[in-house]
This record gives sequence, C-alpha cells and structure tokens, in this order.
Amino acid sequence: MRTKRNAGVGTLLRGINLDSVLALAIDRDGPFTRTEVIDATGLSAPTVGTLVGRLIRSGLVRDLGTGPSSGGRRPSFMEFNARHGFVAGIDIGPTKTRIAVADLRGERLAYRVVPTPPGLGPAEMLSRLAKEVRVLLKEANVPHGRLLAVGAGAPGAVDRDRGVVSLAPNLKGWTEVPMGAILQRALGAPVVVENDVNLAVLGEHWRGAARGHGTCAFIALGTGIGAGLVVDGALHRGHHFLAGEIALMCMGPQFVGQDFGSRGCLETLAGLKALAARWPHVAQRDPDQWVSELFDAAEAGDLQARQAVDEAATLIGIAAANLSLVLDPSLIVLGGALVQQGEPLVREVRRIVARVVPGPGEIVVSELGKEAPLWGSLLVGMNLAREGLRGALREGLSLPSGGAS
Amino acid sequence: MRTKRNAGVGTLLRGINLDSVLALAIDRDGPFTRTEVIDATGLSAPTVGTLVGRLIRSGLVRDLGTGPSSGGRRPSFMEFNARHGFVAGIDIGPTKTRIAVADLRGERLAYRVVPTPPGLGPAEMLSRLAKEVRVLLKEANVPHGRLLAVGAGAPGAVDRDRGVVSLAPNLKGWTEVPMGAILQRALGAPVVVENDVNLAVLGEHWRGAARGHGTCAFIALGTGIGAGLVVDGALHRGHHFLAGEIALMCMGPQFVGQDFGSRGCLETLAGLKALAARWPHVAQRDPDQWVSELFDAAEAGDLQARQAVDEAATLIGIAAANLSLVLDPSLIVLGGALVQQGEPLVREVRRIVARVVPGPGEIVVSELGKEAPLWGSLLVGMNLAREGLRGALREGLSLPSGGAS
DNA sequence: GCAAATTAGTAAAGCGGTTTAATTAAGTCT
DNA sequence: AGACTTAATTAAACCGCTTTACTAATTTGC
Repeated sequence: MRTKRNAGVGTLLRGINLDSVLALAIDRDGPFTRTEVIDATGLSAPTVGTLVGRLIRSGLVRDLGTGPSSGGRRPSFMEFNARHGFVAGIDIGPTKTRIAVADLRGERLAYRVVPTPPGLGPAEMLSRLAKEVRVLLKEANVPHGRLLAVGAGAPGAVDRDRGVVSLAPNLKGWTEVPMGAILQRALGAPVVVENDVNLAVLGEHWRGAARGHGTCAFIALGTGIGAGLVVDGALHRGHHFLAGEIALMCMGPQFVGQDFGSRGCLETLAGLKALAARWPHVAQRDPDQWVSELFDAAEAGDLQARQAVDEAATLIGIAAANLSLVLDPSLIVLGGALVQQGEPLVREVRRIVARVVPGPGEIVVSELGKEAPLWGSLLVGMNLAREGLRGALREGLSLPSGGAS
Repeated sequence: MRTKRNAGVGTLLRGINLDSVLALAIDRDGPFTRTEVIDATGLSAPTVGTLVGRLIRSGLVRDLGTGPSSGGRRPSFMEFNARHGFVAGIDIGPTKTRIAVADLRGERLAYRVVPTPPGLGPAEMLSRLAKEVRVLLKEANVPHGRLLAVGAGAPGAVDRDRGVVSLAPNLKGWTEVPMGAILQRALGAPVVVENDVNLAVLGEHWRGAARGHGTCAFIALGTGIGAGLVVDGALHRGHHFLAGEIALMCMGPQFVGQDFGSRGCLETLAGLKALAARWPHVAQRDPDQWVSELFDAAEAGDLQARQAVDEAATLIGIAAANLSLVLDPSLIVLGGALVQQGEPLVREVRRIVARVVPGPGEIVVSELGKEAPLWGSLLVGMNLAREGLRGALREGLSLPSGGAS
C-alpha cells in the first residue's frame, strides 16, 4: 500500500512464482512435500518455504503433518485444499437443465437434472434455477459464502464479455437475457456465461475424449448442429462468436439458389428434423427413443431407415471433412442425440472423412455424452474461481486468517 | 558464471523489461525519448536509463542528441537502429522466385524477381538462389556478416520444425529437401522455412489488407487452391500441418463416391485447370494472360466464359462460406492468378458468402498480390532475427563494447 | 547403542534489479 | 535574475531470490 509502481513490478516475480507453486499443488492429485516443489519448479528451498507458507496461511493448501522418513528427516506433507472454495455449473438445455457443484479441483460433489422450467420468463427461470443451485450447495455441505464462481451455459448466441444470451431460439423468450448479471445477483458469485457447444468441447477437452489434444472440435448433432472448437489449447470463438456454426454449412452448389439457411444447409438436411421427416414412427415422442429405433431399423435392413441414416451420415461426414480441412484438428468428437446410440453413425462419418481428407484426425464418440456442457461449465467456473484466488493471494498477502479447516 | 540458479531467475526480470523497452523502440516509427519509454512501460526512470544505455551500447538503438525543450531540460532523442542487422526473404514459386533484403523493421532495401531456375535439382537451385541473395545484399550495402536471418517459402508441404520441404508437387524433384539447412550453410544465417500460403497470410496480416485483423484467412486461387490462417493473432498450421488445405474440400454429396481427391473437390472443380478446360483460347500461354481474357469475355457477355467463371465463383464462394462458418474470421483475403484481375470474381464470391453466412466478415482482394508470400518471408525472417538479438542482449550484459557504431 | 550419513527444512548473508528520493542539467517564463 | 519545469542521473533503500550455514530428525553401519 505504500509503494505504487512496486506493486505492479517488484511483486511480479513473486506473483509468477506463487502461481507456479499453486499450479503444481493443484496438479498433484495427492499430497506432496516442499522438496518435490523445489525439484519441479526449480526454485530454491527457502523461496519455496516462504511461498508454501503463504499458501498454507491462506488456507489454499492444508498441512498434513509429517510422513514416513526415507533415510533422514521426515518430510512434512501437504495438499491442495480443494474444498477451500466451490464452484457451480449450470447447463440449460431446451428440455432439461443440469446443475452441479464441484470443488476447486472439479470434483463433482452434487449433481441434479431438472426439467427446464417451461412457461416461465427468463428471469423467473433463472431465479428458480438459482434456488436449485442453493439446494445443491446445501447438499454438498458448502459453507455460506464459499461459492467462488459459477459457469453457466445456454443453447444459443452468447456474448461472453457481457454475460448476455443474445438469442436462444430453443428457449422461449430468450433474447438479450443478462444471464450473468441475474445469476450473479441471485448467487452472490461471479458468473461466466458461455455457449453450450463451446462448453461441450471444453468439457471433453478437460475430462473427456479430447484430453491432451491441442486442437480439436466437438460436433453436436441433434435438433441443432454445431461445433465447438479448441485451437492450440484455447477455445476459439471467432470474430462474431460464430465460429463452429456449421449448421449453415452449404452442402453443394445445387443449394445455393435457395433461401437463406432454410434448405441446402447441413442442419436442415441432416438434423433431427430432417430425419424425423423421413421416419414415420416419430409421433410426439422423445427424440432419444425414435432415433434409437431408427438406427436399429437401419441396422436391421429397413430400406427407408437405412436411406435416411446413410444420407445424414454422408452429409455429416462431408461437414466433418471440410472442418478438418480448414482446421486440421487432431481429434473430432461427435455428440448429441444422433450419436447417443454409439458407433453406427460414427463409423460411416469416419469412412467419408477418410475418403476426403488425406491425413484425418481421430473421430470418436463423446465420452461425457449429455453431461459434456455441464463439465465445461464447471471448468470455466473453476478457472474463474482460481483466477480470483490468484488475485486475492497477490493482494492480501497479510490476510488475518485463512478459511475453515 | 558464478551463480547457477540466479542466472536464470534474477536476470529474468531484466530480460522481460529489456524486451519491453526494445519492443517499444521498434514500434515507434520515429525518434523517442527516455521519458516516453517511462510512460509507456511503467518502469522507473533509473531503470529505463540503464536499459536504454545498454541498448545504445549494443548498437540496437542510436543516440540522436538533444531535441527542442518544452519548458525544461532538453530531451535526448534516440531511435531504433533498423540498420543494425538485415534479413532476407525468398519466395520460390513454380515459375518465378522473388527475393528481397530488408532491415530490422522490414523496410525493403532490394528486391528482385527471377525465373525459378528450371531443370535444376533442389540443391543447385537453392545455391543459385543463395547467390542471388548475396548480390542483393551487396546492392543494399549490407556489410558482411550483418545478415541475421532468412525467411524462405516454398509451394508445398513444409515441416517447419526441421526446415524441410516434404513435398512440392509444382517443383520438380522436390521431395524431402532440407531447404533450411542448405540455405543456412550457403548464407551463414539461420533460416525459417514455411509454406507459401502461410507466408501470404502473414504478409497480408503484417503489411497488407489484413492489418489489425485478429483472425483472418488468405485464400490463394491459382493452379492450386489453398488457405493460410491466422487465428487469434498467430499462424495456425494444424496438427498435421494441413490446416487450410481447402483444395480438397468436398463440394457436395454427389461427389463422395468418386476417387479420392481427383474429382469433386474444390481444386479440380474451380482451379485454374478446370477453367482452362472450359476455355478454348488457352494454348500454352501464361495463365495471367488468358485468365484476364476469360474474365473480360465473361464481362462482355460471352456465354461460355460466363458460365465457366460463374461456376468457379460459386464453388469458391461456397468454400469461403464454409471456411467462414468454421473459423469466423473478420476478414478473408483473396489472392492468386484468379483474382489478379481485380474485383469481378470477388463480387460474386461475396454474394455467395452473404447468402450462406449470417454475419460474414469482409472479403477483399489481396493488397500485396504476388508479393504477399515474399512479405511473409521477410516477416518470419525478421522475427527470427529479433529473437536472436534478444537472446544476445540477455547474454552479453557485460560485453566490453557493443557492435560497430 | 552410538556415530556417520542422509534427508528436510530454516536462518543468515549476499546479490541483482528495481524503486524512491535527491541531485544535476538545461531550459522557459515572468 | 530568480522561480518554476522538464529530463536524466546518482544515491540510498527495498524486495525477492539464491547460496551458504545450520538445525532437526531419522536411517544405516559398526
């Protein structure tokens, strides 16, 4: 508080080192010793000592006492205190909403699927969902005020910077909804808002099929078709937040003359509605059910079903191939209602892509399934929470006392 | 030399600050004072004083003496010494090769277009080109040993890390050519090798139509069709160095059954060869000539020409649209023989894209034309040179004397 | 069982780099 | 001419890291 420039520069090095120690603490799943930190970071023993001390005082790292000796003084173990703070994730879908509470390492402590409250305006819906979050917080024994951040996803165009859902066609009345602000007020914690497909790719990249892939894509195949992209390790949104909007991908010159985005684009030719139009047994039932039947019938040899599935697979394959040619990801993850089934569609897509792209990346089925966006929301929430903690550490080096044990 | 850890950490901060001062010096086109550096970097006056002193002693910054007072002591101006070192750029094309020499700010000092030596093996061709570079160095009055880096581009698959051109179909005998190593030996300076389309997008991003666009694409339309991508400010190559290979983009389900990459892909349907097949007056002439005539004829109403052009434009438009949907760039730059003409093709592409993509980015003609890859090669060479300089600065903190005046 | 060796961690001293404060330098303005 | 400004340097203090020296606790060897 005395110095002015010093705070931004002199402390810079300390900040960097503190961050790297903290990152290491989080990375290690289990307990660790000071010596391990020394080896991993390359910092000297005294420095590590003071930094670790600071982390312990803040409550972010918990002292576990001494462990068994390995031929000398017994090491004192410690552990990242993942329960120092908590995050919530919300994934609002057209029909179902998934909510979860997790600790700072992303371990899920409570989870619930609720029907997306129908017939409510955005504000009421969100306040009801916030109530659900509070229930989950109680269920997970989260002390009051320990919710550090919230990640929230919605199916539609999202202005992430302002936390506003600009337009969600599948949610009634959702235009220009300040979702971030509403949830922030209701829950008393900062909120990140993100598009659900983007969250899905982040989820798969974090805990699903795309772990370790620097550049990858998640293609959601359902009523809507869309892709989320991770490019060189970071989510890519595009200049108008439109990256991955392959729903509108033009499937050939013969479709160009037609109306804007209504025919001839991928989603209208291969989306759930297109399949429904070609399969008589749809009725009003849940998509998951009749899609499953449709694929079974195709497998069994039903000509109509087979044709419908093949055509969709071909188009999706072309789209995946074209995406591959543009981005050259090392992996494409397929998810959504159309692949809930498993492998049949994926095999066909793989075949098509291999026919177009010389060195195609892997193509696999989502590991997290319908929970992918929820995991993504937990991730972005967690990142926000950690960011806040880092900031707090840098500032309040002299916090009177850390948190609860 | 005494300490071990300290050398890597204590000096770290100095390195960072030195870099930021140097970056600022380069950024400013004209002279600047210490005070300006203080304001811009946030560093203190004494620190800036010593850092600037070090830069001046090294020769990277030139003292210009005092300037007029503004009510107090006269400021002493200085300037980045762009002539402290030099870089060369080489762009090898199928028929013509462009070479240039520039200073550390990228100002071109000498430039030459030579026919790509025909009938020679890669090694001889490169040594001949190296000779040309030496001529240009002399022409630009570059003192011996002041060539700090070389950027080189080739039309084909490039393994950038090893500096090897894996395969260049348009250059005879070019398979697994260690271009980087050969040029490095011949010119005595480190070499970066990069694909020519990638260089083109870098060129346009640096000095051409794409200045200031964080995410953009350059689509080269000629004998081959390919795109170079800048994503969030950095060149994106993809996992197999295949990003932007839209030549193979599949133009519709009707083409899927066909042979791998031979029919039904963008390049075979809309490339120069496809146009040549539909225009009788091609003969053996230079593409630039008959393409020009073809477009003129189309404009004038020649039915055959018109159809050929329209079809190509439609396909290119679809490809650009699909690329837009995947990447959502704020700008697409079109270049290559097909747009040498100017706007006619571009207008049509714009029309198609606007029909498919809701919020399309700008679509413009290349500003740098055939020189785009050359500019890109200068850029990557310059970056390499600057990197080397930064490294040298960090090391030689105790050099008895800097370079020549 | 006791000394030597090993491992873990802390205290003290020193170094590099940066900051603030004070000083020098060279003006302009009244 | 004297007061105030602006620019840059010197002097002193500070901060954080590293090395060295030291304490602590335990295994190992005899």
